[in-house]
Amino acid sequence: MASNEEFDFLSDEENFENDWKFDENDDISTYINSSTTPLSADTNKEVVNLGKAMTIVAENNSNERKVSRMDLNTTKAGMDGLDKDKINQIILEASKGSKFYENEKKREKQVQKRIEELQRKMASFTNEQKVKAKQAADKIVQELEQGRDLSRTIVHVDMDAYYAAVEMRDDPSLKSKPMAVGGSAMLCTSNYLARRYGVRAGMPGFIAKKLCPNLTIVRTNFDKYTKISHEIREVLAEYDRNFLPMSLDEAYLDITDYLRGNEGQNKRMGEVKEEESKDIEGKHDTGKIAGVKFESTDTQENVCAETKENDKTKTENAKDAKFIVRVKQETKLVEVKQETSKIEALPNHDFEVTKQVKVERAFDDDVTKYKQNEKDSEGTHRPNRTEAQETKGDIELEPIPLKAETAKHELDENSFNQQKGEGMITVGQSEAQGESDWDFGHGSSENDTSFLHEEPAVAEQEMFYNKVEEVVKEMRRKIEVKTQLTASAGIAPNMFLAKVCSDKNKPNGQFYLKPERDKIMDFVRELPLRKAFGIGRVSEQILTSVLKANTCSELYDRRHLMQLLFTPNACTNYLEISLGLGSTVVDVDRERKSMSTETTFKEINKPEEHLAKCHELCQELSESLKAHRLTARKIGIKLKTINFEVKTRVVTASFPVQQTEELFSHAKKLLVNEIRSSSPEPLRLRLMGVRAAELCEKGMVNESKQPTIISLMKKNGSVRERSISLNASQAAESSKACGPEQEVSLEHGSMSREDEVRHSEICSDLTVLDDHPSTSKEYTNDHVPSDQLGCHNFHGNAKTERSSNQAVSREEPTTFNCPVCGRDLTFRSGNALLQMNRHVDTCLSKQAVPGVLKYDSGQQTNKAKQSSKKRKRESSKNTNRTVKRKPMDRFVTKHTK
DNA sequence: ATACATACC
DNA sequence: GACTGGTATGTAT
Repeated sequence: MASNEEFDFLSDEENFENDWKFDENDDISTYINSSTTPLSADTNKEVVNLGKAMTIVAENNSNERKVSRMDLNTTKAGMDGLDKDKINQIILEASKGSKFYENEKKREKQVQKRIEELQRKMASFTNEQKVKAKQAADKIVQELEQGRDLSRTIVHVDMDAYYAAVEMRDDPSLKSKPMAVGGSAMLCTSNYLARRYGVRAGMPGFIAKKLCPNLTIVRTNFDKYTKISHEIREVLAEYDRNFLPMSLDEAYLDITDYLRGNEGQNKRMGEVKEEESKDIEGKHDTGKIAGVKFESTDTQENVCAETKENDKTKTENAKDAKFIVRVKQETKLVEVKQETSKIEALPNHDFEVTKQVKVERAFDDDVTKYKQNEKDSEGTHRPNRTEAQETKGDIELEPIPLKAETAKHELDENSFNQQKGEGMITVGQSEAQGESDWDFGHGSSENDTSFLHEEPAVAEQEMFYNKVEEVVKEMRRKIEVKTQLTASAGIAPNMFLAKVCSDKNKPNGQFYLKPERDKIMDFVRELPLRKAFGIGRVSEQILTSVLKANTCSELYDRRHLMQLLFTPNACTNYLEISLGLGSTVVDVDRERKSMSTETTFKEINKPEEHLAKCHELCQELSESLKAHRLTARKIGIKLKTINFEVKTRVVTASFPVQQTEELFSHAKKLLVNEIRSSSPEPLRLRLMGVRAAELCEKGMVNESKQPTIISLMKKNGSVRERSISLNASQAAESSKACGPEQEVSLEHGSMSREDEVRHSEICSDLTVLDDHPSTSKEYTNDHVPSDQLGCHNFHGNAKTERSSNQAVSREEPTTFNCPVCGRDLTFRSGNALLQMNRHVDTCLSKQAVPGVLKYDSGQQTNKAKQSSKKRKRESSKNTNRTVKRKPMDRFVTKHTK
């Protein structure tokens, strides 16, 4: 069991890691290699005893083998002794020749191409360019360094093998078996026994079975995980009521305030809840607007919830000139202190206050907290602060103080200039030198120790550190007592580091990276880049193969090259990573930007089935939109062919939509367009998705946006004309299509007069588009040869051979097979194509999908019924549809910026 | 602005 | 014999 422990410690939890193949946590004692030599092309012999796999190795040595995106990631310590290659071979065997694998190869080639381009580009740099680039990079580094904030204590809590742990807790017999949780298509997580076979989260079941034939697969029970997750969150909330859940088993907390005096906070919880629920408007004392944080220690959770509820308010108010405070340069935490009716830009600060903010309530705590901050960083951390700025009455914007490090910076440049003099600036150069200038600030006490407290404070600081550890231990213990499940935690001054730390002593452990720059730099020095948030397998590959950088320090050493190769955004991000910088703002109230549904299915290649599926998805999406009271101005579809090629298409609607039929009307056209484009081949899909973006709150649409739309439409002669040109049956048709959902769509019961007007305008508009696809720019297939538009329109069913436009426009009768109604139709006039398209479009709009099934065989109908039943089952099983999405509501990719 | 790619859980 | 789903964001065109 010793080996068990040894490897368990590495285990990453149920991330839905797409790249499980490369994960360093393939801690498979079963496949431990007696030799620690990493298997490479010339060590293939080691695989001989795997029999079948060996064949593949041999075979793949020629060219198959070079799918490096399928290679294992060997960057992490503790990997010695694992034969990841054996696992890889089995996986390779299982997927070899599959469409998935072929697609992976294709993508690999694309990445390879990108890499080659970058390499070429890099070879062309002159020394002069590099010198300049380095200066630019150093300037950014200086700015970043100045913004370094070590004042927060961020905790990342991560449950150990969460789903698997839950299942084992509830069925102890599973503890002794290799087990995974998930479906046959995809596993969510696995227990430690299974991991020893290489069975991991994100792995399809059939491959897992090959790796571990005895594997028990337990079906997911999200209800249970969700319920337990709530219990866990109750504990977390005691430490930070504004904590940020990332998923059911993972969350970030900012326990800074808790550490400063938890009694106060707990006491406040009750009071605030009552008060706050009454009036939302007046209590925006906390929130983050345009990069400025209005912070008040005591109402975080509630205000956060409100802000969420009021996302719209924020946006809207921006329009009304209510709160706009722009922080120049980059996002920094700015504290707004105390009640006031205005914000002023203070001289010599990086702020531009363009609008005024009104905060109606005063919180003494703000002041208290502020003073605490002040004390913490006295003389160093906030050097710009003056007494005058503390004056009550006006909100003060306090930038995170800049740490003066110019001298250091120049030193750095000098060392570079020396290199330049030798004309030796190349990739790998600094490696050759053996001396990295990465931790340029390291050891320079003038910078670093000044951050910390003076001598007398040392003991106090130790106490503080102990307290931090104890608090987090207590938190984990509470979780365990409550749920019988263990959690691991990482504690650090920012989210990036906290996340890495939580992995360090997993399972059931914690790691505290103390808020000292030296310690951070040491910690980060050998950190594999892949660990950094935002660096996935592709970026890693680029960084290793182009920049020859595997760790943060190596990345830092190549900063001049980065500067020349990558976009400013990417560079800044990479620099932050290499300096161990990350977001210090556990930011909960982010607006949702999109909402989508997608499903994978057995091949669908018939247009009517495509449309039926699309309609289903629109319905689902519509429900979600309604549940969140959102409407969308952008509607998109996502298609994945049976070859795993993904296509996305979007349209911008003329007005925000929410109803199934509205969504469908847009999605349908996008879809039909793709069906046409793929002709004469049928569109063979394995996945379809519908997405809504540019969301706005429903209420707003009716009140503010709607009149605009109507007036716009009224002004627009062509729209008007076409609307009018609808014949009676079409009009009836369209209002029928839109009709069924009217009531649901309106929050306050029956339609208002305005709504009715709008509604019929909508329907008309949509129908017009339906009926005249060639007059609507969005849906016209200008780029497609017109023979495709016509006969190819629907998988080459035209019975008359033609090869050009001219042929089509002749008087020859042309016969089409309509893919929707299935009838053969013959057109004689010159515009047979147009007629056919019209027919199909009309056919489609008539069907509005419930009707689609009428045209299908009984078999098809049953299938559709089954699938709808299945969906219902699933949604009743997962009563947590909204709950399931909730963590995602708060999903934050924030990484400073 | 749209499409595609990458990333995260 | 056949590799998820939801969301965000960056990059290229």
